[in-house]
Amino acid sequence: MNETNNWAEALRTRNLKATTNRVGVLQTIEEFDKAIPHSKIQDRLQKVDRVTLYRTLNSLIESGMIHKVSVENDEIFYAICSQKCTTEEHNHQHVHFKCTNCNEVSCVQSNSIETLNLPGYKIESFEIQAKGICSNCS
Amino acid sequence: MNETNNWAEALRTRNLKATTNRVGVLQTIEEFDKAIPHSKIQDRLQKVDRVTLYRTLNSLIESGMIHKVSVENDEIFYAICSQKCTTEEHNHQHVHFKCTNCNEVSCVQSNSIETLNLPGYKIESFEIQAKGICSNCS
DNA sequence: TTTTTAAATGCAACATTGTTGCATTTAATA
DNA sequence: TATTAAATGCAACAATGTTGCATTTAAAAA
Repeated sequence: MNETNNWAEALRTRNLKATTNRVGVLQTIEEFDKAIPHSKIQDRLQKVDRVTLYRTLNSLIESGMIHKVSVENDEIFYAICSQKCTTEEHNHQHVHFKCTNCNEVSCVQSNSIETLNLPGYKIESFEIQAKGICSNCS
Repeated sequence: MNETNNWAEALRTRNLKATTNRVGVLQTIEEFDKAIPHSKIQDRLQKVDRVTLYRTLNSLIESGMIHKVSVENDEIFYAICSQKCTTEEHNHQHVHFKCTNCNEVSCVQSNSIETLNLPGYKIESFEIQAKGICSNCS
């Protein structure tokens, strides 16, 4: 989230040029309050070249400004990073939830996520993907 | 797991014809004790048509004999269902773990998985994907 | 403000992954 | 052994993602 909506500033902070495309992509993702599918970003930014969109999304992920959300084998979704993610590490403490009714995908904060423990395994990161009925639909 | 390795019988039980291709796919997945990437199944069964492999994998998933394992945006992996999965429902109580050292993906049983709870959301199923160092590599 | 320059972009071409239709083959049943 | 519905293989297509390269643009220097 970026209260002042000054994505240009946020981009420069991370040593990325504040181009029209990048700001447009960030605004598009932000406006959609759920996680937004790749195709929907492209639909809303038809002037942006397909290849450029791929490269833009990758650089924003790399810089820790957005993250991918994949649930099942669906299309890939994207969401703004609400935590302090960096180039070095994305660190999300939320569940990626897909509603089987409205098909929307969202990042849901959970205070019940504690660390995962698998004897013999050294866990660096983990992610929870859930399916069910979202609060809007139930 | 199928002790007698009689996959033909298991297929007929589920009203699937016990074809050479299907038995071959099941054996290939079983032999690889980790989850096996799609491309590796194809490599080992070069005589099987590409399209047939896709359709075979789908029917085996549909029948509850195997399940997909996807971690991050990698290639899709497959594993034999060790639980009593059915056409109606796959029901796995394990973590999908990807080792960042050897890149192998495995299904790891965990007794620490309890139900996930998100206030306002009705959770039908959830899956945990973890990354780190596996027991072999550490 | 203008010039410089490295990063970002757009385009064409390619690569990979997954799907559909249809004629042929095969496993299971009669 | 004959029958038949399911499974297969092939060709063609569709969707998704990548690479190389010439052009444009944002940011910094002059």
